[in-house]
Amino acid sequence: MSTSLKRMATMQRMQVTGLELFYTKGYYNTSVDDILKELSLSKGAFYYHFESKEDFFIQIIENLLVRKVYSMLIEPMESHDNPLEKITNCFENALETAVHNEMDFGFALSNFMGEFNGKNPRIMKHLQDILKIWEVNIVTTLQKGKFNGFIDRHIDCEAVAVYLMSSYIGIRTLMVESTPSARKYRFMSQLKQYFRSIEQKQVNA
Amino acid sequence: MSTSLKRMATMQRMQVTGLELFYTKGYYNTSVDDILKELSLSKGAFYYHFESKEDFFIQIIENLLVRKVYSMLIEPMESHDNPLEKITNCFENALETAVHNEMDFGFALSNFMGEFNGKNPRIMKHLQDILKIWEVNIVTTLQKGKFNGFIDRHIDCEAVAVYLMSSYIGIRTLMVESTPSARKYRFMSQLKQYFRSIEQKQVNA
DNA sequence: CAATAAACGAACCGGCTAGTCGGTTTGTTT
DNA sequence: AAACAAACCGACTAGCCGGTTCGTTTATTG
Repeated sequence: MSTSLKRMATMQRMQVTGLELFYTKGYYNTSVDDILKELSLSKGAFYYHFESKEDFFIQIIENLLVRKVYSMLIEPMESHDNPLEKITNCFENALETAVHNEMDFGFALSNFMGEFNGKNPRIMKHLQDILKIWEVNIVTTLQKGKFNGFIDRHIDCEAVAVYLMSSYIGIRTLMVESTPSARKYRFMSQLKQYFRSIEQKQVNA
Repeated sequence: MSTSLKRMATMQRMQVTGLELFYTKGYYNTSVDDILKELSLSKGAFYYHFESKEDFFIQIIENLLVRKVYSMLIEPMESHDNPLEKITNCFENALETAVHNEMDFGFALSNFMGEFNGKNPRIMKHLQDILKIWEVNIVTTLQKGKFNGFIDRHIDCEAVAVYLMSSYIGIRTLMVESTPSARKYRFMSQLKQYFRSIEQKQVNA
């Protein structure tokens, strides 16, 4: 294996299990040693590849978190069809992974924001950037949907985006350790109820 | 001053500033010494009144958090009038305190749940109990509203409650450190939009 | 083979933490 | 004023953590 490829592979391994542990136990409650123990690697190896724990985490954000948010929360809602249906399916799928206790990157995002808020402005900046990307993409999707006649023309797309992100982040918090499946079902039913109220009213035949 | 009164006063002071610091800096990131420094008290005083940091926090939950959630998020929505209006006003007021960076106990609740999730089941239990109380009260309020003809009879009140709690917890997370006032405004506009879709349709005159 | 990259692992520092405990102050009671 | 207990003090313990350094070893490459 090429030397730089091996370097990349090791860094990738560290980042993946790093994100996993940070996600489940929190950043401050996870020591560098915890991550290294999981991988049977040494501290020397860690500081050979990364400058510090903070830099390590920022690289995780840039390399893993951003891309996962894109692939799970942004790309699935891009299409020329009805954006409300796309968003519904996107949330449905994302919440289903949450029911199975798998990692959900939208939730990871809001979790980390809670942890770093007021403590580490540098990391907060990175997290807020991702959130902004998510928001902008939802707004764009909704505006296109309005243009294509799926959403009522009086609707404020920025407001809908904020409302959607809020409800998603909130339901994920509520789905932690308490009848997640039932709550997911109830949430989705009201999301659809809300969507019916902002969709383009059919012209009577 | 009676001796037990003095005891109560000191414990109360510790709990109030304890909650303040735990809320702003997080539980694990706030040391007992931090709280004591704020009050110019010593470690001895703390462990004279409380068994441990954990017990201290649980007493804070029971004595302060529960009551504040009641007075800010539950009692304001109880009435014989339109519950949707009451809930709107209640959220409006609660979010306004958030804009001014004052303490918001509903948000504190979800913050603490994020922090203790997977780390301290005992404390999690207490927090989830409060959340359940909130949920039950919203459901009751909505059902009464349905009975009194303010809410459409086909609406699932449990689902609405979950959706409301989700959106509230989520918007509070989003209002941290990024144009909170604009987001509050957008959120409220869509909350009202959603409420219009579940209210009792007027019978045509 | 020589050079370089990657990883090891032990040692150390400075700092922070929850909790302990013997002693001291304060206030009330008798 | 003596006695006593509640309230409080603060030095101390024992342990963990993140970060850093460094001499050594193993693997890869040219």
